[in-house]
Amino acid sequence: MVSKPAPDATRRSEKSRRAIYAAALALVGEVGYPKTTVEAIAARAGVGKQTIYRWWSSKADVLLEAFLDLAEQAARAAGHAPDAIPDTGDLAADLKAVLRATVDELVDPRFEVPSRALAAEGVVNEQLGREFVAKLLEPQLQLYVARLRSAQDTGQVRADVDPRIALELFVSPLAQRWLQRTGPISYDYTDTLVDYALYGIAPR
Amino acid sequence: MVSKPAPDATRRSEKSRRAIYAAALALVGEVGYPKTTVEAIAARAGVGKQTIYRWWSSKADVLLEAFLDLAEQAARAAGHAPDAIPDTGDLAADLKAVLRATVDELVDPRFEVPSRALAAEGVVNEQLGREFVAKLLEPQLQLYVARLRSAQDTGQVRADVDPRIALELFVSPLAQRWLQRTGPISYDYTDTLVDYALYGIAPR
Amino acid sequence: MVSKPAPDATRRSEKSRRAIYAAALALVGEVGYPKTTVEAIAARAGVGKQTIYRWWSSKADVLLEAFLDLAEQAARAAGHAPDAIPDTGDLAADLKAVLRATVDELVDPRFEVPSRALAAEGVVNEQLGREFVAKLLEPQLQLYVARLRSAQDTGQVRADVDPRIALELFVSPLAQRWLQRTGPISYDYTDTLVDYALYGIAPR
Amino acid sequence: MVSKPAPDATRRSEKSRRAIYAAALALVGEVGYPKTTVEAIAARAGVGKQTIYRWWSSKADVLLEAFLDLAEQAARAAGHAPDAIPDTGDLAADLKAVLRATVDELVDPRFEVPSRALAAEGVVNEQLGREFVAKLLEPQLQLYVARLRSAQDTGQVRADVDPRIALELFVSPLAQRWLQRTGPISYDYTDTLVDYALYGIAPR
DNA sequence: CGTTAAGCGAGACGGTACGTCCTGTCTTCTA
DNA sequence: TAGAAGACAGGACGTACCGTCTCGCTTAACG
Repeated sequence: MVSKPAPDATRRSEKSRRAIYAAALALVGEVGYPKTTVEAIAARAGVGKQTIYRWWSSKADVLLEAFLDLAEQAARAAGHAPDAIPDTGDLAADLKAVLRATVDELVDPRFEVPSRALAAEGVVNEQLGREFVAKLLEPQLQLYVARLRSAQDTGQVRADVDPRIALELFVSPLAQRWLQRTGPISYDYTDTLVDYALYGIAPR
Repeated sequence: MVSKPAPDATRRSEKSRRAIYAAALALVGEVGYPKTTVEAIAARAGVGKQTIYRWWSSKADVLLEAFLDLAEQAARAAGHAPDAIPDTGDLAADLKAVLRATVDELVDPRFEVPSRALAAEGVVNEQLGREFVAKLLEPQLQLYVARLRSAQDTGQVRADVDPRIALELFVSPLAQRWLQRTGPISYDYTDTLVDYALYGIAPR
Repeated sequence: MVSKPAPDATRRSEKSRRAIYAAALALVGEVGYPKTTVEAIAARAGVGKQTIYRWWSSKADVLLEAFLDLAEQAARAAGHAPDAIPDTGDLAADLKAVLRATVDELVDPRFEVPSRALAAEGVVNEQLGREFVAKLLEPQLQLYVARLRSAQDTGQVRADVDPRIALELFVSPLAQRWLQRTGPISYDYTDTLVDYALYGIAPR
Repeated sequence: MVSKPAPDATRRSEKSRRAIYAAALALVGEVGYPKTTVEAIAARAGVGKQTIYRWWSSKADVLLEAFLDLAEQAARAAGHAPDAIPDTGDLAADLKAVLRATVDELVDPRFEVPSRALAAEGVVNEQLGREFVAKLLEPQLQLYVARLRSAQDTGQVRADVDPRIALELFVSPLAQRWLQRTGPISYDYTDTLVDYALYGIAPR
């Protein structure tokens, strides 16, 4: 089987790449993911369609990279230490603070529309879903893992607890409410999640 | 504003409706949601396209109703008491049992493809998403609320706990792992979730 | 082979028939023949579609009968002696007078649109074309045959001339200019046709 | 007013154009004009529908150009001197010969179906009708004008006769009999027309 | 320093599906 | 039991995009 020769990445047009990212994010924000078409991205970016198909395999792929790029830029802008979880020694307070910041971000429309679009596509498109998780979600979750490990060292979390599972007690409920709109999102809500997760719902 | 005259529902063809449901579910199972087209549903159901557009507004809408119908039939077949949560007095055991059953269901391809498709569409399409939650998800969640209330009566759960939030501690993590493939799903995993949720991750 | 039982014409609704004729003529006049649909005729006439399909075989058929009815009414209104050709003894004058009247009629939009539509359909649809000719065109032409026969009796036309062919010398050019727009139509033009036809174009 | 940008004609696919002409003519011949659909032409030509709509505005338009192309090819095949009218000095004989050839052509089904279809469409669709006349009919008629002018020079036709009108005396009757089926077509018939037209129907 | 081979903007192409419209049949309810 | 109403299977319409494919044009890197 003959595969088409891979394009020469060294000659790739940086200008086009940036224009495509910008056009893709703008269009998804304006008309939504399903109505965003490759043709429209190309037209808006002032780019031939082939230039898109040469470097990406699909609309979802373009958007994923555009979003990764956006996240990276935002991180860089925030001073190179992106979303590290504070470690004041008070686990409950630290988690509540981070979750409140996450609530704010989830509501920011600059991020909401494209990330919702990517999440939706990832639900149905396994390959993209896995990439989305690996490149965006999991790195974030690992920050919680690190913070929980630190808490285990100070005795605030039991040593036999699996941090990768434990973090889902407060992260997943928030994620589901946002993704599936199963309920409202607020500081109170995330604070409550942290309390329940730390101390359980059974009588102490 | 002029709206097209609503069709007369009393004259609707029951046979066509059933054929459309069957065709839609079959196609989504076979080729996936994005490649399922209204045209193909109509052809497979032996129905004119207009008959679909007369009663539904979109492919997603057809599939939602088809899936609701499927769930209802399944419930009826299961003897009119669909997915009630057992109440043996042992909350932890009851929850673990139900979650293990849920794990089995989530892996059953008969349900997996269409519900994944609907969930994905619901993420991006608010109107459909809300209907999906209201008609399918929330009723299920209310069963947990009821079981947790009963546990509060017997003192197995603290009285000041909000059951609607509490249930998310073990339901949402499972949901997210399934939807977004953020991790593997197993009986061990759900058992662990229940333990963590009941007793917290902090030292007791 | 079983044919569907012919409907009972005695119970036919006169009111519906008239309403259908009126609606068909009005629509053809307003939106043209190709955009006139059976559905629109039925809606405009306040009639079920089946009532049209019960009594006519096609849109063309409806329009043909509607037009015949219109012509008949017009004739009746004109005093029962519709379009007889005058016989003053002066053949040239008589023909010129009739052709001038025909010119006026061809330009009257009340007749123009539907008759143009019927003529067009007749070109392509042999069955309808023959009916159109037999019921509308040929009766008119026979009036010319009669007048030319009378002229043969008075010696104004040679006895060896075939009147059915002779009339085409002045009728067909006018018909073609109107139908196919191969040239302008005027009194001068028809007068000239009569002169050429009577005396030929060769030197006398 | 915004108009869609005109397509770039220099990049047009010659192969597709030819295939579309062939498919259109074949289909019209096989199933008749009304049952010929753009979809079927595209399928038969192995072409996307858009390729048809990009270059033509309607089915009628396609067929008109296909027919013009056919006529042109036929003319070229016939040795570049297509349908010139002979000039032997004997006007009557020349006209009879040409009309006999026309009779043969009108009966040839290769030409009959498409030209009948075009003529019909032209009756009802003014824009197309005018183009049909200008590009196909009138050029043919001008050949008669030329021949009649030559006859005026030799004194076989009176100098005061308008040749453009005179030719209709024998051409239009034939056209009408063919188009509207108002009568049979034969060599005898066309011979008679020429005689009547030249010498008139009045006694000499 | 001209050649050459890639990437590029542009957009025509063969296709697929869209959502609308109409056909001619069939069914239900009304007068 | 004819007729008004309109749902139905079917199928064409004209549009929008898909992903592929040429076109010239620009722009490096190489010979």
